[in-house]
Amino acid sequence: MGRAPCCDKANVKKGPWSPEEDAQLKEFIEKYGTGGNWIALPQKAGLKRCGKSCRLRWLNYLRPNIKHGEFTDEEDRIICTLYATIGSRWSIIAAQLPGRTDNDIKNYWNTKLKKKLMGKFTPDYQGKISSFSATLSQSLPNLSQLCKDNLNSFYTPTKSLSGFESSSLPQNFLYNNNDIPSFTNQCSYYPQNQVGLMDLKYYPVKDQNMLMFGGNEASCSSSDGSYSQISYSKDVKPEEGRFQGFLIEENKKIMLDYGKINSDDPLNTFSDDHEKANGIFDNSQLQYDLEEVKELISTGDGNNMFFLNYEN
DNA sequence: AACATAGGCAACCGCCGCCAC
DNA sequence: AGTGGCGGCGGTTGCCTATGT
Repeated sequence: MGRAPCCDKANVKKGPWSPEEDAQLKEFIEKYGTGGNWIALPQKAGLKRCGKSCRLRWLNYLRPNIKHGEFTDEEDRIICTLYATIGSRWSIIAAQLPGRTDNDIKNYWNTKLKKKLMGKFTPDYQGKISSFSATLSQSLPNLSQLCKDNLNSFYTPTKSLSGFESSSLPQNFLYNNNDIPSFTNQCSYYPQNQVGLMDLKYYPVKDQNMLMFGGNEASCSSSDGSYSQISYSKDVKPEEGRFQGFLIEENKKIMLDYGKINSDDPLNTFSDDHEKANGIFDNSQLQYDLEEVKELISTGDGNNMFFLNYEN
């Protein structure tokens, strides 16, 4: 037997709210509050609406200090950064933007902001990025399963990798270590705007509150022969506006670095000069790192390609 | 002017987690 | 400890308006 509906569907009004209904709901809540029970509220307020509908109407439209209208550049930046960090957790994103509702932000993202960002790429890059994201997204089920199966066998650093301090991994951690589960995936990359293939080998690293994936054996065009793979830290603050990433070097040390892009190699996550990252976003009003944008335009299923929170 | 298509947004649906019983 | 109800959330739908043909 299925669960009982929250209200009598046959006797509740659906569709847009009339000004009269708005006034009725507003007056009731201002007078008596919600009483912590939305299901019972409509009857008390004399409304022929479902409790959930009342709740939504109040939260998204009627409650005080709701901000409607254009989003500012600063709000854009916050939304993009948070989306890239935590995905489509609209309520959390909304909590960072006073007066904005999760529904508003979700609509804004889906209808405008995503396109605004996409417009910053040439069609050629858009295609490449889409296919890059798609390839990586295919890895997700494997990565997720890998994590579930091997939660206890990840390498755990003695100190947090979140932050900007360098942290050394044991010699041979990344190579010839059969105890560490790994997952290899071949995916496209675009050195110097050419399409190529590389094998990415992912090693989950257990940090305080998340798993981060470092990699090696990535074909790399940097002159110092370093290997590179982006990983993300939950500690990146929105105002920093960019991600941290792993730079895994030949000497098997791991250090945290910014994931930056190179002007002539927009999909190579690390340039020879790690301090310069103007790239194709140069002079644009919105400054986003490529890795952020890859997240932003990824499938939109809420999964971040290399980000897996295991707190629960 | 009429119709088709796209865009924007409010609202609904259904799932999930929490909590009271 | 198990169960059911509710609130919260993200995804999706569908209506209205704007724009294009």
